[in-house]
Amino acid sequence: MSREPQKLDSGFYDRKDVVKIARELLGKILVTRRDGIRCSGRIVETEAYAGINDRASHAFGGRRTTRSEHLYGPPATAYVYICYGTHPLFNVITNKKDVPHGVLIRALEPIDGVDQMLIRTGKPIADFTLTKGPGNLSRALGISKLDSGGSLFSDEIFIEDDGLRYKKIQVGITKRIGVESAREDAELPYRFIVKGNPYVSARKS
DNA sequence: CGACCGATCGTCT
DNA sequence: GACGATCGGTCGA
Repeated sequence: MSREPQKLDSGFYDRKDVVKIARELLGKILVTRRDGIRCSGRIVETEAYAGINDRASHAFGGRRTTRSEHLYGPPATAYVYICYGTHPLFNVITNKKDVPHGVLIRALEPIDGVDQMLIRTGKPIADFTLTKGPGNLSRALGISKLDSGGSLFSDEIFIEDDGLRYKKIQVGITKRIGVESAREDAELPYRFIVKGNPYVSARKS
């Protein structure tokens, strides 16, 4: 089932179906290495943002601004933007340069570096809120807006595959969180979760 | 330059 | 389940 972790290569990111990639990112391991300390967690919740035709995307209608510039970057770029003034949200860019496809990482199950995550978040103990929700996981792993535009082939932030695969029955598919203003696109089944995982954000589907 | 809003979170009920 | 904090980004004037 499990093997030595390998960094995902360009063949994973440069595909056209961002919804499929969002599904396949479940079970992969997001890693940051900062100050010689490795922090990592298994991805258990994702959302796809499908480019200029997706009303929930920052790139809807071809909009391209200072904030969303890195959404248009080459595959395996990190796109990090600030939400509600304080929360960095981490996205994986896919497809090809100038095609603004991204996958928002919404929750992790911690693996390495929990002590460092506690320091970064200021939490006294490692409860499920440590890496539940996109803002929380960014803080725990030390991801900030400064990371936006960086490559996921770097040694600072990257994604690994250790061979773990979730079965179809373990995966839940729902509409996305917090995108009510996207009208009909708010109903798209673009959110993927590991059923029953305590780190998945508990929200109404 | 000012007004508005948000891919959230924590707290309170 | 509801609500307010909080501030960067965006857009209009």
